[in-house]
Amino acid sequence: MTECSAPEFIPGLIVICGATGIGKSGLALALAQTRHTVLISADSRQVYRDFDIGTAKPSATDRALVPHFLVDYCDPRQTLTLGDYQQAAQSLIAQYHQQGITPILVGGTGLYIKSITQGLSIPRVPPQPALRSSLEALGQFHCYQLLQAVDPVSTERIHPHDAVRTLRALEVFYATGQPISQQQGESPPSYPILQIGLTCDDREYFVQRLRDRIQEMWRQGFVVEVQTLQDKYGVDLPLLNTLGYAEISQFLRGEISEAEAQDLTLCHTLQFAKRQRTWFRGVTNLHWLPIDRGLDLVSLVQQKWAEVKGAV
RNA sequence: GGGUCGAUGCCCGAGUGGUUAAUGGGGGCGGACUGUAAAUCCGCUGGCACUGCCUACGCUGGUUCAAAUCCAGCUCGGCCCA
Repeated sequence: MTECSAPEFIPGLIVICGATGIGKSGLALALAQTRHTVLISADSRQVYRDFDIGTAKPSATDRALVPHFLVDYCDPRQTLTLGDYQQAAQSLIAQYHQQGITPILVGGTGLYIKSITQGLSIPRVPPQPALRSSLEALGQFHCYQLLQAVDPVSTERIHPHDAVRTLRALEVFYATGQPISQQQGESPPSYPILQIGLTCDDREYFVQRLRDRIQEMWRQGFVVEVQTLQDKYGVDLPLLNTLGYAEISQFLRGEISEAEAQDLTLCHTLQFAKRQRTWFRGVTNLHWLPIDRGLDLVSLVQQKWAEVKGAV
């Protein structure tokens, strides 16, 4: 059957997601090469410049092969909000759709992906440091009561101990005069979407992969990278709390040994991978592909994409 | 060889006669997620034939109505004296 020439007229979006270190970038790169398309990153750390080794940023070579977007997109001193990310990614997608190209969205930041695939309506309220610190001073208990009075709908969704979300909800309320719960919503895009999630059933294999990856990062000069970041941006840069960077900062402060820093990084990375798995597990219409069974993933994704297009 | 302190659940670590399957942490498992999400937050975590029973605080005995908690001996570990 060779009626697969027509479907390419319908551009859509292929999403590659999964836990950290599972091989998303590799698959996405190969897929982009065979499909002659581009990659849009959905990674909350690779967007920042100078965070290279620890975020496993794609190499210059890879980036010469296929255009990568939203990598090195932002200065580490600035804050890229979810809204900013969504806007940038959506306009890139629209731009390629005009050319009849289906871009590939690749990354492990579930919320970033959701903001695109579900078309989240995000209250356009940037962080208000002054407001936050005065609210924070009241204490979580009091803040939650405030929110309860002002936006009971949000209060039903937010746990009383969840200071982060309580503060955000209050912030949005005070900035706009409207409850955050009334401003949130979803309007999924009309173009076809294929979301692929990578899994690994062999836990031992996955752990070993991560262990090797961390060691390789250290070999590549991860410690020097962190030291350089500290010198350039100061030790208080919030982004230095990132996985791997935080542990090396502790090592540089002399609080833990090299081996401890690596072990801790592995441990925290595994915990993060678990949270990612939990997130992606809950995503509907996600097709899982195992990385540890010697399958030809590129072909499988191509096949799935043909099915998705056919169904539209 | 003598003295002394210690041995608690996967790990660390409270508990020093009775509401104790045993406070806290960590780890593990599960879940949530519209903030800078690699963040933040929640639940579970001895076994089973699970409104009950069994096994648990180094081992073996003992005291007691009742012990992880008191006593004796043993095993192992830390420190001190030889």
